[in-house]
Amino acid sequence: MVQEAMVELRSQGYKVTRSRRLVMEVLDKVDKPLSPYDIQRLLQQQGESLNHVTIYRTLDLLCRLNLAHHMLLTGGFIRCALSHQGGCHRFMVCRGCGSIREFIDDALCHEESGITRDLGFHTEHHYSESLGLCPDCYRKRLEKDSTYN
Amino acid sequence: MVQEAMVELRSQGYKVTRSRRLVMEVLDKVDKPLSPYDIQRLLQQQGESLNHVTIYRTLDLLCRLNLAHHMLLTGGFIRCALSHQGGCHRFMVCRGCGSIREFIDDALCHEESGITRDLGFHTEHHYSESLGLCPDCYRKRLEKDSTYN
DNA sequence: CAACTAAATGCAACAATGTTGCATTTAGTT
DNA sequence: AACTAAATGCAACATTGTTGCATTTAGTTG
Repeated sequence: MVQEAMVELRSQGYKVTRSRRLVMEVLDKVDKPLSPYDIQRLLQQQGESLNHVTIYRTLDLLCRLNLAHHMLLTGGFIRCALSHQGGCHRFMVCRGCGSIREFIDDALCHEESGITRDLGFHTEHHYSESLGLCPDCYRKRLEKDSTYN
Repeated sequence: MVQEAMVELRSQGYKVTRSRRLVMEVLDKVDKPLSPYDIQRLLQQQGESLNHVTIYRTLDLLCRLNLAHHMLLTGGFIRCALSHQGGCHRFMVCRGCGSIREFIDDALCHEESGITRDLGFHTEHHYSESLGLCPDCYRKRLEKDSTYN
């Protein structure tokens, strides 16, 4: 994933630098939304040091190139996992472990566009976050319930 | 709207204060998401002064009572226009004028839950923002196009 | 209506997050 | 190896958000 991102960077005329590789590696390793300062702290823990300004500018660039996303419910950044049609972003956010999973559903986009169109609104993009429990956290929750209830 | 909100405050055991009325009046007047500091600046322009800490605490309370919402695409707060089933929030955000309109659609929630369930995820709430053009801005856009193209 | 009290507010001080301009360094090229 | 535009680091600053505590106030009671 990181390597592909670096190739994309170069093909768009941007330089492949230590900072960009490091930020992308962190996003790739952690499947939860990370703030710029989160990323700085994680890098420091592994002995790497990056100026926060650089991290901000790197994340801006990665988002412009659709290599990262800016999540809204949490405010953090994640790596982009899917390519998008028409800029429609849908995410599942686990309230147990904070992990994110991205999905695409054309039929759903179509239906939502239809509803807003009926209200006189001309929709261009959808952004949706579903909050709930991922399979792991749901299973843990069930086990816990069966133990203590 | 403001009066109803004040009644709700009192019925929940909270005091009706100048700060809470002022914040609610601003949210009611402006149909765009406002940050706490936006609200402070608007109030200052009309000769009213509120400490930013008070505004933060007031917005927290209004959101807890579902009298206001915290928007994600813009990060600002708006007044709550609809009562909600199961905490599902859907908004249309106009990229022309920034105005917000809230809507509810049970069928859509049901469909989105089904899709995430098929992916192993147990959805509890949906949060969705549709970005596009409101009727006014769409009409203006058409007029502009017909004039200059 | 005056006194009372818990709740709400303001203030100060601070912490965290973002932003900008400019000097220095570096990736990719010649 | 030298060159250059791009990228980074640094410093300084601006904005946003948080906490503890003293003061004020809304709503209640006598």
